[in-house]
Amino acid sequence: MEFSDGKTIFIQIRDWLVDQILTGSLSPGDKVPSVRELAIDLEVNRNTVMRSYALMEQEGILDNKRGIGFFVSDHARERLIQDEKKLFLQEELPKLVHQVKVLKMVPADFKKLFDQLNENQNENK
Amino acid sequence: MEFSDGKTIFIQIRDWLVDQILTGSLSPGDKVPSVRELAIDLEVNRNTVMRSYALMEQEGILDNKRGIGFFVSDHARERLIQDEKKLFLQEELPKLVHQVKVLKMVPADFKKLFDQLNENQNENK
DNA sequence: TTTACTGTCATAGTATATTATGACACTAAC
DNA sequence: GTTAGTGTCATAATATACTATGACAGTAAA
Repeated sequence: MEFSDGKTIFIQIRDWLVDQILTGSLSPGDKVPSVRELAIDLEVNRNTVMRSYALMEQEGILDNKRGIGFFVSDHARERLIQDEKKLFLQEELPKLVHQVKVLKMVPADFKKLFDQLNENQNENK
Repeated sequence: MEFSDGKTIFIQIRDWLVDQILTGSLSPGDKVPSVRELAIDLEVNRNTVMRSYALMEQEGILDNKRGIGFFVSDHARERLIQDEKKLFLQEELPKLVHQVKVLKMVPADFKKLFDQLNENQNENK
């Protein structure tokens, strides 16, 4: 995993794990890497990983069993889809609409997005 | 103007001015507020505003006349539309497509976006 | 009980963004 | 030339994210 600027590292780690839960790489009940193990793996400090895990525990997507480790909570996926979708529609979409307008973008610029939207719709039929 | 976390202040100031250029609140040749004036207005330090202006000068969207002030460069708008659009299509759109997929969003979620896209297309006819 | 994992906490050090402030140089207008 | 605006630079102080490291406590298995 590579880190970019613009977002703090512990948030990027959180987002990276969230993505794994949403895509199914991590399933409810799965144990996530130990704080020390992941820190070594990502070449960051233990405390930084700890901060990511503490945040995710507070968000209700990780459960903590002291002395054993952190685990993906039972309803992590549903909760994430609900919360992240709400966040997207309320925070990101308005900015996106504005950007589309001032940059004078047209449907052709969004072909990939359309294809993906149609796939999602067909899957739910 | 209010500052949010996640991005540094001097970048947020830059983005705020860029938006004013793109929407037409600021036009090529216009003088932007002096470093000291804007600092007081936004309740930040002179050096922070200076950093935003220096960045925008480097991006070629502000011209600097020592002793006089900073001015919106002649081709700021075209340059911004080109650069920001490229950045959007290469960096943001791929993330957006991925998010749309994992959050299982459908066309209805994007109604506002569609309306805006169609408006843009009609304006260019 | 010992061992080897786990999380947790505290302390100190580093890097960076931001602030606070003063001093200096350029430009225009009086 | 003086004045009042402009940008520019340097210094020191603060806040926060991150690092480095050690010590302690809970858990499970040998």
